[in-house]
Amino acid sequence: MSSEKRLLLLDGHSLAYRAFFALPVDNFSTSTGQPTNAVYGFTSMLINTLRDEKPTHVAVAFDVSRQTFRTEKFPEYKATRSASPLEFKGQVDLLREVLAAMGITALSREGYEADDIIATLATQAREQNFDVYILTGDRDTFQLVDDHTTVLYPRKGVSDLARMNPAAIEEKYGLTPGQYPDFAALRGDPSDNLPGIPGVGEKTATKWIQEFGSLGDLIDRADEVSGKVGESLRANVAQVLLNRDLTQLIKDVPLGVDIDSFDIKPLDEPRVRELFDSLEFKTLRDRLLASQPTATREVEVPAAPVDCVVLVGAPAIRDWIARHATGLTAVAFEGSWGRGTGSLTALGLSSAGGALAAIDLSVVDKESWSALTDWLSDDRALKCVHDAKGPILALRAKGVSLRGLDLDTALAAYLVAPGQRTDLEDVAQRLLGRTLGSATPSGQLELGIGGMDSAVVGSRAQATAELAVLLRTRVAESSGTSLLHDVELPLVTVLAAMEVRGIAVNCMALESLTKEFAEKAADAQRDARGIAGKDFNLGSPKQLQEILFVELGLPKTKKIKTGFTTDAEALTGLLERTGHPLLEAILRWRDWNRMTQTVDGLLPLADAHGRIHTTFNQMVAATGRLSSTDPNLQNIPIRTETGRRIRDCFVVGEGYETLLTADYSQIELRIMAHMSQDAGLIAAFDEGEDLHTTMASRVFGVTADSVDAEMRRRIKAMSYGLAYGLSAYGLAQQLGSSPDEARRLMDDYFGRFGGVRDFLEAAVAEARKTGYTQTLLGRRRYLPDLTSDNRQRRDMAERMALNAPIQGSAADVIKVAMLDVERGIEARGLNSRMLLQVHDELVVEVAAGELDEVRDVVVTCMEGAANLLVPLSVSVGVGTTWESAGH
DNA sequence: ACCAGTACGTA
DNA sequence: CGTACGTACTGGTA
Repeated sequence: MSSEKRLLLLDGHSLAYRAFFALPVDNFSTSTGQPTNAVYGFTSMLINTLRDEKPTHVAVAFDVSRQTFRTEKFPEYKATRSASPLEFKGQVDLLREVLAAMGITALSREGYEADDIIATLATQAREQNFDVYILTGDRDTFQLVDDHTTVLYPRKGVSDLARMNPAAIEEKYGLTPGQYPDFAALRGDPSDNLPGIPGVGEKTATKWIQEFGSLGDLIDRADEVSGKVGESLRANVAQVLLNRDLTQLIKDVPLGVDIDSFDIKPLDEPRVRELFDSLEFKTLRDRLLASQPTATREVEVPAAPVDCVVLVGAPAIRDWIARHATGLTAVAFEGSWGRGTGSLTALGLSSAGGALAAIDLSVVDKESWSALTDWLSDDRALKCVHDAKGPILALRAKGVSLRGLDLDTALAAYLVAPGQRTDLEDVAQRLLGRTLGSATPSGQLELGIGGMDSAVVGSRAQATAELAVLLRTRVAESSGTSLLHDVELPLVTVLAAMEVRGIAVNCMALESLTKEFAEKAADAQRDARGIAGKDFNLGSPKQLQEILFVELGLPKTKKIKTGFTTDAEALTGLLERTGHPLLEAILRWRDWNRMTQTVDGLLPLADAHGRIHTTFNQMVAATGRLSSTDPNLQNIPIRTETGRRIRDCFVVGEGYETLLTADYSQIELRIMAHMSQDAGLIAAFDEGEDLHTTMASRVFGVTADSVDAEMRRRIKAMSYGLAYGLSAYGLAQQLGSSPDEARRLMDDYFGRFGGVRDFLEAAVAEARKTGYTQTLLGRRRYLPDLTSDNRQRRDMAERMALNAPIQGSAADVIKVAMLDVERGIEARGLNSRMLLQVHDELVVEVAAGELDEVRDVVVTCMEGAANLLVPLSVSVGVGTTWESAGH
């Protein structure tokens, strides 16, 4: 029968140190480069133990310094331990922060080790009838074990704990816990730099203690031990006694604490969230919050923000708006959206003056709806919304336009900290230190069930209003006001419109492709299984490795975490070398299977009109690019013939004449020319002939006529590689040449275009100084890793630093172009419309008779989107399918 | 149900 | 040992 009072004691240093070596630091570091493996491992063990042992009280002991009474008695004590790595030391403070946030006492005393503190507390706790659990990586504590004291000792890694009770010690060492220090003294301890007895190991030490009962008796009767080991024992009695002295734990360290004060307290949830989020411990955070009661759970969702009124009926709505919605009003929309449409269930309003209101839209009458939408579509009534695109889609589905959108706090948060999450919960937590209630508690999404929670809706609107004030300042401080208001904010509406439009697909053609591709994939699968002589899963790299490298004994490919890679590049190389037919079948299966997947992913997403509506994400890419999801229409195949057949299924829609694609030629190189001001590169663009040929002729010192295809290819690879921060090795890989040769090419290249190298180096240097990179329009990307101690992380950050201004500026340019194209089409009253953006390309659906004018608008807007030292060049294609409109 | 790892499509 | 994304799948753990 276990006691009601259960005390858990942990040894902070020994556990953290163990975790530090058990968990690879590469996998456990924050995006800012702070190593967290030791904190993570310790915290994980702590949380698991809290869950498994359910202690009522808990405390953690730490060492203070190396200097203890033990080093006074024996200066060599632990002297061979190398200084703990820098990456570890910094984590101890983080660990203390974690404990503080969890309300757990951390103890340390000058002159004593954590073990002594634990021994003292364990002794006191036993006197007070606690059951004691000691979690430590130090075996000296085994001496404390008794019927009510258990040591939890990590066997390996951080998840497997051995429960050391008297029986377990007996089983493992054949000794009682009380005998353990005697045994340890005889054995010595290399990690503590305590020498043992030459010729005596664990076996002999155990035998002696068992035979003589204790170390004292053994030494008294040392004469009885015969042979070489007996001599050895007698010669080392002094050292053994010293060992014994040092191993003995002190049980009366003056602590002056009351064990009752170690009782487990409810978690301070906001504090835990903030700290764990900053450490990027998402799963650990959730595991902790799920397993431990929190103090703030109750107030997390305010019962009702004091004065949040629920508006029912048109008069109430009109009245509130007239009274309160006079300045910037924050609107929190609740509902769901995606694929170019959406629906609303409720909304919250927070006026500049602080008044709160909520409206339930699941039961709204016509009059109320128009009272509300009159205001929503009034462009003089200024609104602030957190992530407005979804609500815009939902309103659009009801024929309402959202106007007067003055600020989107999600966009603002993105510009201030790209790469961080931007959902309202996260931003409010980060910037306001506030935990919001979930907007959609599980089970509340079922159709027809209203159940608006005015408290939730009101507090979300309130948080948005507060964020608006704060983020305006933050954006201004980072010089992002113009980027936000002139580019990103108006782009929201444009993207929403593009999502609503969607792009038409030829469903019949897609259907026949999926059939054909699936058959080809099945053929390849049959071939592969036939050659392998068994049924295996071709999609499993694990099984494939087994067959290729073990069963068939093919040459090993490049090493990866799980063995050897089976990627297409490696398998192609293997096929060339060995000619093994299985490789051919696998590669063929991969190709057809992938194409099948692509088509199968598209088909179910076509709406009743055969149009597919993607979702453009404006706030995920750290460089400022857009991304596309559900489906991703920015990675539709184009490179292979089969891929182009898929592209051919994207067609002009009914009522329109043709598709038009317009893409920037070499936009990233042009931006490099502009930003670097390299005279040679600028001149090469002004030449107007084929760029890569011109550049090759400069680098190789020959006339353009004498540039052969290989020379052009090398220069092209070099140019594009530059923007990614490529190395001589990488370039060699790409070109299939030697690193020496690649190095020479780079030297020749920079000999001609030295300004480019200077610019790239300056970009990194500047970012190291300021902490961020900047694009043409002042978009920032923060790269704290530039000053990391870890070379791999630092190199990575450097490549990001030179790529971000280039990729990001290109994103700036096309975003401006999109705004201009949309406005240009609108201003001319044209019916044509922009459908897609693919980073450097726009796809437009052209209405009958508008082709020439639309082409002109698109080219003019794209070329005029930025005024660079080199012209922006746009090439246009026209056709009834995306494929035929391409070039 | 979730996560890491692998593979692969685009710019 | 070259940047930025999203998706599908496997196979392990919860």
